[in-house]
Amino acid sequence: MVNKELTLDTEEKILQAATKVFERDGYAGARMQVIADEAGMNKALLHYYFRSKEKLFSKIFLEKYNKFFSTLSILADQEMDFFEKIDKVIDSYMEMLIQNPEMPSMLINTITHHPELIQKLNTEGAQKMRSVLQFESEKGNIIAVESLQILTSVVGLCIMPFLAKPIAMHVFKLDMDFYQQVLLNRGPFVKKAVRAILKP
Amino acid sequence: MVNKELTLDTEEKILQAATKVFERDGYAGARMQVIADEAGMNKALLHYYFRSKEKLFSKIFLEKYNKFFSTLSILADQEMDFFEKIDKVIDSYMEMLIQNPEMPSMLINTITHHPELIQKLNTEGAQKMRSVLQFESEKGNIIAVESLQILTSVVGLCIMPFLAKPIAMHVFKLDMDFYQQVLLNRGPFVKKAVRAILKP
DNA sequence: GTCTATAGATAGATAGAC
DNA sequence: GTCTATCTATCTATAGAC
Repeated sequence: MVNKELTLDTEEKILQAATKVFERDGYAGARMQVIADEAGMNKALLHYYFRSKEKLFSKIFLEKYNKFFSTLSILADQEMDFFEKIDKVIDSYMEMLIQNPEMPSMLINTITHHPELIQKLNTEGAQKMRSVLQFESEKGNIIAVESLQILTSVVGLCIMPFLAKPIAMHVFKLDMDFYQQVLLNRGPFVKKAVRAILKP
Repeated sequence: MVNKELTLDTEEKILQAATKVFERDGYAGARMQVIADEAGMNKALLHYYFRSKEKLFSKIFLEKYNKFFSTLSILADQEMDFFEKIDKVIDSYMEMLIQNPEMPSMLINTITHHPELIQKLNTEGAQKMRSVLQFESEKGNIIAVESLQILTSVVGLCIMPFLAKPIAMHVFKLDMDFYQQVLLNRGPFVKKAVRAILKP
C-alpha cells in the first residue's frame, strides 16, 4: 500500500483540502484560492469539479453531519438496555467530538448562513431517539418531562466544552493540555450527569 | 414622553439598526447598506460615526456580552445560600435568552470570525463563579469534580434549546408555539437538573 | 451633519489556450 | 483535465458638495 496522499485523485484532493479550510475558517471566511493552494492546484479546477463554492460546501457539510445522524439511527434500533443505549450515544458523541472538535460551531455557523442546508439533514435517527425517550418516560423508568428537554440536555452536556473552548481558555487562563484533559474526562462525567437527571 | 423612536439621535438610531441586522444576519452576512436603510439614513453616515463595520460590530458585541458577564459578577458577590445563587444564575441566563434568543449563536459566530474580540470580554464574573464552585466542592456540599465540568454543564443546559431551535423544529416537525413553550419551561427543568447533577 | 457619487479592493466564476 | 488571464459583481470606505 503506497502513501494515500499520492494516490488521491483530484476530486478527493479538493474535498480534503476544502474540509480543512472550511473547518478552520468557516464558510464565509474560506477562500477558493486558499483551498486551491492547500490542494496544490489551480482555483479554476475547483469550479470545474464542483461548479461553485456553495455546492462544494454543501457536499462536505451534508456528508459529515448525515453520517453522524445515521449512527444515531443505528443505535436507536439496537436491542439493549435503555441506559446502556444512552451511554453508547454519549460515547459516539464524544468520540466524534474528540476527532472533530469544530463540528458543533460549524453547525451553528451553518444555521446562520445557510439555513436551507438544515432542511437537507437526515432526521430519522433523532426521531427514533425521541420515541425511545417517550417510551421510557411513559413506563415511568425515567422522569416525566417533554422528551425535547432531555434530548437537548444530553447534546448540550456533550458539546458545550467544545463550543466554549476558546472562551473558557481565555476567561480562566488555561493551557491546551489542561483543557484537553477536561475534554477527555467529559464522557464519564456526562454519563453520570444524565443518569442523575433522568432518575424519576 | 414622546415616542422614543422620534427622539433618538443619529448615533443611537445606527446602534439600534445595526444590532437588529447583526443579530439577524451575522457579521459576514450584514450589509452596511441594509443597516443604513433600517436606520433611515445614508450609508456614509455609518462610517462618519463609527469609522468601519468592524468597529461598529465590536462596540455592539462588547456592550451586549459584557453586560451579561457583569451580572454574573454581581451575583457571585452576593451573600446567599449556594443553591439559591445557582438558581439566580439560571434565572438570569433564561431571562436574557428569552429576550435575546440569538445571543449564543452570535457568540459562536464571533469566536469563528473575530477571535480577537473574545480577548476583550470581561472575565471577572465567570472567575468568581468558578471560585464559588470550587469552595463548595471542597466543603463536600456538592460533587467533587473539576469546576469547569459544572460550569459548562450549567451553561450548556441553559442555552442548548436556543442554539438547537432551527434544527429541532425541522427534525421533529414542530411549530413555533410548541417550541416557545419548551423554551419557557426550560428554567425550572434546568434548576432541577443541576441540583441532581451536583448532589454528592 | 448629511447627502450623492465613486473609488478601491476582494473574491467567485468563466473563457480559452494547451 | 489543467492551466493563465480576466470578467463581473459585490461591498466597504471615502471624497466632496451642500
